[in-house]
Amino acid sequence: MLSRLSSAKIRPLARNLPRRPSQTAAPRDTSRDNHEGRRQQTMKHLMETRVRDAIEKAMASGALLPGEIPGVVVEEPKSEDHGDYATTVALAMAKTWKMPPRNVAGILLAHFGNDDGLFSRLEIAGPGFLNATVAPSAWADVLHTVHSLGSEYGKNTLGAGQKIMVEFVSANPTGPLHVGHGRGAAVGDAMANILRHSGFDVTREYYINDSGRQIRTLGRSTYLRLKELAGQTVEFPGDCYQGDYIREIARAVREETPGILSMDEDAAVMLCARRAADIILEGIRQDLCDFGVTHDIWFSEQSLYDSGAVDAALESFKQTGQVYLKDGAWWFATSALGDEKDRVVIRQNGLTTYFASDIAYHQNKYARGFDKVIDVWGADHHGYIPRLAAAVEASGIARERFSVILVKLVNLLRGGEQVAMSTRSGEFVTLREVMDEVGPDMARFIFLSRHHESPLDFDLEAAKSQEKDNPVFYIQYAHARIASIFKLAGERGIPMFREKEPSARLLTEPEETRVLKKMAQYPEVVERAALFQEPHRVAFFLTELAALFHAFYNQHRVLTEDPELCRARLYLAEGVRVLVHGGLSLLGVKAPEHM
RNA sequence: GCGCCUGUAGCUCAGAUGGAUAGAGCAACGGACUUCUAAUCCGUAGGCCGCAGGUUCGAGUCCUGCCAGGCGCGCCA
Repeated sequence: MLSRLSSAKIRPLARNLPRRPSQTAAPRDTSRDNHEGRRQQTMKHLMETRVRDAIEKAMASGALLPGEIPGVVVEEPKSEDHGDYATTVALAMAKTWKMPPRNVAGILLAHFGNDDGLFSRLEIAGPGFLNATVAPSAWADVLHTVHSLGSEYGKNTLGAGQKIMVEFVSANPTGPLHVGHGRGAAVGDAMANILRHSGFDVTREYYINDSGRQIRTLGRSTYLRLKELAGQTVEFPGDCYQGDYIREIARAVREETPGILSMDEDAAVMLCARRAADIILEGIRQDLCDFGVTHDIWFSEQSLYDSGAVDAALESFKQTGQVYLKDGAWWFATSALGDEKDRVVIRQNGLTTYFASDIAYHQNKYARGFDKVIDVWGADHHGYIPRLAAAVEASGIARERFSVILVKLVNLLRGGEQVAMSTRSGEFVTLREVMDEVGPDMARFIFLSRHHESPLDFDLEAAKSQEKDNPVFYIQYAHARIASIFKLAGERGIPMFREKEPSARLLTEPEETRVLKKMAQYPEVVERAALFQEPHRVAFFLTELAALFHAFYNQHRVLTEDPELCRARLYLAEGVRVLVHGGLSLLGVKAPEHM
């Protein structure tokens, strides 16, 4: 049914927001370094800088062959035994510098600046890694940053103020939203939040397919149900919408317009279509609202016909010859721009195709000043991407400015049994029902805790049976626990931490350091989620942060006798709370004070 | 047939630019609450990363071929 919500990706488009950061990482990094203060300097960047400095010094002293400074790779080793950061530059450059990797690493180590004692341990390991362990007390700076920035912590400047539109859901107004739309809604909304956090000026838009055959079918379905209500026996065709909601709409139309059946049939069907679409759209709007999704703009497809935009677009392409007449139909020459074949825009019968209005629609988007446009589609529409990308390019818009997030459809199960899903047949589980059963938070988190391109089995029974034991509550519980600590601290009159808590340097227990290290990763997680268009990264980060906090909580007391340590730990707890709250809000999930 | 996506622990899924001993949750088993919320924690067990080649000092990750599943291939949306 839904055209847009259904989804796939294609090679050229993957360039929109590159999957490989290498394409943007280098320029991004340097530009950032030039904007002191606009970005949040992370521990990882400090490490990168020092490695680079070591290379420069080694080259200057003649220990290394002089030449271009290579891109420095700093990674976070999986095992704590390998320190907090490791660089593989010695391995990568061994050939260029004509020296065994371990020797290169040794030279880097000898030139590594650590006068301030930022690193408590530096060593060469394995085939030529240079491992560095940050002094536990140095992590306190991360916490100061979190506190001074508050909910701003984690923001980045990737977008640099560019206007970006995320068009998502865009379900046809022919029936209620189902779970598949829910996934698209959750992904699109979270993506929009993450992009806003990454410096984009974001607009959420819903494209209403209120034109075309399906709307006429909707009108006809409603009209036939109206006849039924009037006691007439009608044959209800299989290609009409079977769902019970059509009957309800028919009743509403009969109340509003009692004489409708005595009207001219064409006019009556048209009226039915318009009313049915309005009623359904209002329901969709309400469902989305309860799901926590609000679109800034609801854009009507019909308006593109009414304003002449579709005709104008086609006409201009006829002028250039990119739209041409063949076999009685008008074709768009998309194959010249990467599509498999040319596509029809005006059929033999004179009616335009969906593609025709989509061309005008996308021209309209850019004409409104958007630098970038992201469409969120269901994966079954992936074959549609090349032709639309071709149309965008033919319209004089750089291909990188258009991208599509494909969301795999949801495989809905109930107790292991697959639930059939088809709007036309009327057999489907609505988003509304899912929200009623498991709650919007649970539903959103399930949608967002997997890569959007991996298939999703959503078992309603399993979700409910996990009532008390699931990742959403796990994260929310961490938030509630912290809130509870502060409530008790307030009741006991325990003095709160100061603006920049000096005793944060007391947080040197392994469990505390692990929490701080995780907090330090947050800005990069948000940035990567934006860069790769992968909101699930935030969900996984939050689970990890919550786990580390729970582990800390079980091992150490926050409200302890030592007043300095107590303040430091409150300071830590509040930092975690800020991140959990902020991260959950990116995902559109509530962060409760108590559970 | 062609194209795209997916294939990692019994189940659901992560896995960063190609890095060191592949991770988490659920399920299973064994422990931890007179102490800030046990919706938690600690531990044990669980793996030819679909298969086979290739590139590389190094491959779950890149290349090629194959297998399995999903989706697409319309003058539908």
